[in-house]
Amino acid sequence: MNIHSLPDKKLAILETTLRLITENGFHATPMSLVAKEAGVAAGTIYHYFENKNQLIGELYSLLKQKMGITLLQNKDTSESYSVQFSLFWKNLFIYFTQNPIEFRFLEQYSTSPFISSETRTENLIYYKPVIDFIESGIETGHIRSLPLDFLVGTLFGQVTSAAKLHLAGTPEISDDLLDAAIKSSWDSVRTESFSDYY
Amino acid sequence: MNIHSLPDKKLAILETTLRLITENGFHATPMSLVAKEAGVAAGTIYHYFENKNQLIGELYSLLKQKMGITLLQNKDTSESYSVQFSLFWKNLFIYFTQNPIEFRFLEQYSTSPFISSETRTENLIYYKPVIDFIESGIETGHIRSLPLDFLVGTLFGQVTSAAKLHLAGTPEISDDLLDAAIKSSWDSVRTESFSDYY
Amino acid sequence: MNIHSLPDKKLAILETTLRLITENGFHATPMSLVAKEAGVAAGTIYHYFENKNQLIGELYSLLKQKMGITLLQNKDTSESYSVQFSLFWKNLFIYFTQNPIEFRFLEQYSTSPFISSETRTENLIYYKPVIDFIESGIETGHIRSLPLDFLVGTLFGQVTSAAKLHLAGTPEISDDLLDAAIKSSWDSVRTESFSDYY
Amino acid sequence: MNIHSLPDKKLAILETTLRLITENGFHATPMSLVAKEAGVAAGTIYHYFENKNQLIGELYSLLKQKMGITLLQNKDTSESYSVQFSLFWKNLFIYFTQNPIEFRFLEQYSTSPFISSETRTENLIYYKPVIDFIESGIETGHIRSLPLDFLVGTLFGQVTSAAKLHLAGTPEISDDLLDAAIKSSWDSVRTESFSDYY
DNA sequence: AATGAATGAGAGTTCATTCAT
DNA sequence: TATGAATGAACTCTCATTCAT
Repeated sequence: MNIHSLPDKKLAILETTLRLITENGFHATPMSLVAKEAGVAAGTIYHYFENKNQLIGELYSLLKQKMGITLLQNKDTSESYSVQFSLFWKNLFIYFTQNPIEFRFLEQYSTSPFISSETRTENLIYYKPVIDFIESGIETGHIRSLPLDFLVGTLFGQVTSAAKLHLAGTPEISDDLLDAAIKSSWDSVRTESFSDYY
Repeated sequence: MNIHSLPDKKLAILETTLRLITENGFHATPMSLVAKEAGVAAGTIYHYFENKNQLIGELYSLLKQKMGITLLQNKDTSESYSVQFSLFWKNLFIYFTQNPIEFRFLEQYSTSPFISSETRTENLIYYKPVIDFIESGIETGHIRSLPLDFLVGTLFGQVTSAAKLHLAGTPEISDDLLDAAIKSSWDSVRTESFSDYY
Repeated sequence: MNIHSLPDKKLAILETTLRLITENGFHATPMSLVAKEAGVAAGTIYHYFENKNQLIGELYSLLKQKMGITLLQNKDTSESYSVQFSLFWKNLFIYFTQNPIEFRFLEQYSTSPFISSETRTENLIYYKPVIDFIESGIETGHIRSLPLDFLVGTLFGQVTSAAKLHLAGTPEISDDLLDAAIKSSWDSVRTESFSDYY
Repeated sequence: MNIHSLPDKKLAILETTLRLITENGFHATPMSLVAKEAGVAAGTIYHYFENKNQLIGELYSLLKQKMGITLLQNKDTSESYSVQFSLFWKNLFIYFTQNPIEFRFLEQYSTSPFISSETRTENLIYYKPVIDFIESGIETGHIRSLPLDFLVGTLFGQVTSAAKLHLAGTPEISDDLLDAAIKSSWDSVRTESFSDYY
């Protein structure tokens, strides 16, 4: 059930839904329009998806999965903690900025009642390595002892803000600015002991 | 056009809409239900609002305005920069945690296509004093020289994360934890020179 | 109940209704719009008229009455039959072309189910003199012995066609053309005996 | 796009609309009633027609087309001018009297703002042969040199008046009376030279 | 006489979904 | 697997009318 093993039509439906829903919103995106723009019959959508909610849910899962995979790219546990932190940060930034539509979709639907809490929970597995990384950081004294959800929310908000800036930008964010943003983020979670570490 | 000068029925409609939409989402909240639960006739809604979108838009504006006012409560420019920073942070936290339904509504609709960019822009005025505060902080060397949007987004994300934790909580956030969260936030935006300042 | 003894507001309502209904049609002319454009409150309309249908009906009657009066202007029974015929014809033509909005209204509503057959019948009295004139013409041998309704319909259609031409016109109808139209009309109803009479 | 190539349901919708609208008028004929009496679901109407106005417009076009075809039945250019004139006249009379509902519909909607001027213009092609016939009549000296629109309007009014008489009638119009009506019509448009021609 | 906020039945229309092909 | 005509419940919104003031 990953994105590469999908039948063509199913993929076309998912991609069209992503685009239309991000542009117009959920309820301004009728299934008939999805069908038309995806080049399939209305009924075909119902071969692949139970109903509209499940279509959105599956799209959400797929993107979360893709985001999780991108997040872990080039992971190298032999690197120092802060270098690994920086890599994860950049990976997320890259996913957001290189997939702006997916980014906007996830922004919109992460807090929406369309996504059931089950769906939300199921997709947490893709982020386990990063969660573990933060937890181990607390144990090893790199990261402040704050609730995980707060740390994750904080970091996510920072990457999101930087990504928005980049996407809004003319000009886009420079490498220096990106480094400053990562440092800002790191400073908000690192312990005193690691002030000069980065 | 502020919340205290509204006719009773208009206020009832707005409050009911806020509650229902946050619970069920925009398109699972028919106007007929809003009317029923607000205790007015369906047509009455259209006496006060052009259509459903404009109703949501006005609700959004009203809440943004209210949030802006809460944000500035007890503002005291004679205090040190970091104390003022802390006050704004807490004010926002208080608004979020004491108005959980409004908080959830704003979370959902701040990134949604239901809110036009005009509406979004119009409501920025309520935040001008805080924006000015951050800008002056950059000038006086308290705050890092990073793009305003990034700083604002970062801070907003942190307060939001803390508020969510508090609202999800059993137990709610302790005063110590709140202080730690504010410190985390401050550390991400303050300059090196003010490391010991807080 | 003639047009000169009406209270100002009632007259304003009637005139506004005439204009709006002719421009937009019956069901694209809400009472609220009539009220607004007439400069009165919605409720005021219901002081003067029982309901929308009765308002249209009264408007129709008033115009039919006005048309009937114009039709008989300068009536002179001492003139020859054909000269009298010509006068009636021109009077109707003048009413249509000098009151184009009323003309269009009457055209639209003369065949519409909005006007009850009672209303239609009631207003026939204003045309009695002309009907009598035609009937007497049949008796005296000026007019062919054809059913009255046919004769009236025929003549009405001819004046209507001429009026439309005039109103559509650049250029408007010349006096010569008008005379030719009247002659055409006369030729369709006069008897053989009066071929050279006109 | 002619009446014989329509899907069954579309035809049922058109026929039902014709009947209901002629009986009750446009705005006393809800789409739900059309659906019910046509034996289709409400949504099905919108599969075939964009909206109510377009449904009326298409109905109007179809009937104008049908009327145009009936008008030209048995056309025989080898006949004398006045015989051809008489044929057209009778054809129109037959269409009106044999299709009384269509006749009433066309009467009501020909002058109504529901029908756009584009729709009106588009359907003129079906009458071109008759228009040409009248124009050639002017050239050959059979018909008076009067504006085409006036001639057409005049003739149309006469056939309409005769048809109404027939439909109202008990008794219906006799053949003699019909001939007299046609003669009346002919006398209003023919030149002096053809007085004895008919 | 005049107002206009309020009503609520009912209008036109949409759209997720089905099912015979 | 794929189609798309057909469904009909449910939606947003309108508007003739009322009535307390």
